[in-house]
Amino acid sequence: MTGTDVSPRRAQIVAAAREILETEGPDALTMRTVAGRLGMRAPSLYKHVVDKEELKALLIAEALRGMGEELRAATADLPPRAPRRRVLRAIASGYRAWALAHSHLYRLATEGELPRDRLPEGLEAWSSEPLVRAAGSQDRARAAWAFAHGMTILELDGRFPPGADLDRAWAAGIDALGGSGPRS
Amino acid sequence: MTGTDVSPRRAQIVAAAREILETEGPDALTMRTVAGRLGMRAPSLYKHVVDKEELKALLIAEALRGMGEELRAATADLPPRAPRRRVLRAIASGYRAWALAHSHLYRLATEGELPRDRLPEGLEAWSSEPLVRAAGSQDRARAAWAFAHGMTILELDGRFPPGADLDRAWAAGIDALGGSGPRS
DNA sequence: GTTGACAGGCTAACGCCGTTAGCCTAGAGT
DNA sequence: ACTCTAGGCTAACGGCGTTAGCCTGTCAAC
Repeated sequence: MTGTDVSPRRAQIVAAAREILETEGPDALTMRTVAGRLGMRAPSLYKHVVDKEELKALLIAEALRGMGEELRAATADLPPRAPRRRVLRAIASGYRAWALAHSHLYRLATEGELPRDRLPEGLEAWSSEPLVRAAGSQDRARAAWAFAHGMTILELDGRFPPGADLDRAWAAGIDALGGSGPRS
Repeated sequence: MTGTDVSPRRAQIVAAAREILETEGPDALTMRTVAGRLGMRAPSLYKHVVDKEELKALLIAEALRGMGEELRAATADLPPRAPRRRVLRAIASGYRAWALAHSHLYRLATEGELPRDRLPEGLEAWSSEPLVRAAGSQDRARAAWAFAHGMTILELDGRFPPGADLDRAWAAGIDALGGSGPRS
């Protein structure tokens, strides 16, 4: 009833959709191609999924889980009281790496409004928790998030000049945002 | 031959498209609705515009011009040697204000890849020039741009929590990024 | 003054999309 | 044995961008 995954057919559908999206891009993600990959016809999908928006919401949930895991992995082997700047650097590089490795999924999960009512409760917060903890204050967390997302999406969309050294732009932003937090 | 505007009919089409996009959103922007607003049928548009992508490129050009003007206006009445932080604050507030006032146009112009070959030469650079000049270094300019775009698009997409005080998040980012530039 | 080109409208239609209606069949439950 | 249902199917709808092909009014050239 709620958006959980239990049915195996549903899981197959999500897996097929994810593979199509990741390898062929969003234009290729149609109900017909997803069905085709499973050897069936588009209308049959509607026995398992209420509409395409739900399918996308399931993919967004996968993306949020993936990002959350990546950010945790990136900070896992840091010393417990590592300086903020170092934590932020680790998080930023995990964030960027995941996004570049799953660009279509990243775009799907970050552009447009989030279908929050179709996402597992708490997932969104869980996914961004490492960044929020590292930032030092709520305002800084939001600023850091905006910076990271901005850098990432502009890179994915090819907005920076061809030869731009993005590592340095990342470093400039992180060093600025990581400087000696105020309170909290 | 090149994407210039001279024909009056073209200008009408762009104006109609802009009005539809700004008032009814991207889903309403179809070749049929644009034509309808001018009392004609969709196929006739193709006598004036090569395809919908070109029409979108013309709207993106309008957006870039609008943003460029806004950023210049925002910094126009600043003292000539104002401190960087102050200039950045002015630019940020102009940037955000324009985006909120023209949200659909802003989204169109910033998401996905830029159709650079269909844009007037130099417009992209002209549009972002005020920010680049204010940032102090190329890396900081890119970081600041990413931050501003991130804040803006996340706000437009309703990604921040409902009651979030975004003024403070903006301030946190600007203060961090505007702090005592290194070289250049 | 006739003619011919052409700019700029039109209708019909194509192939794609998401989606609905309605049918059929295999297998499980009683 | 009978029934119910899960899960497939085809046909079709309306909307999208777009193309082909037609027609008419204007206007320059002879």
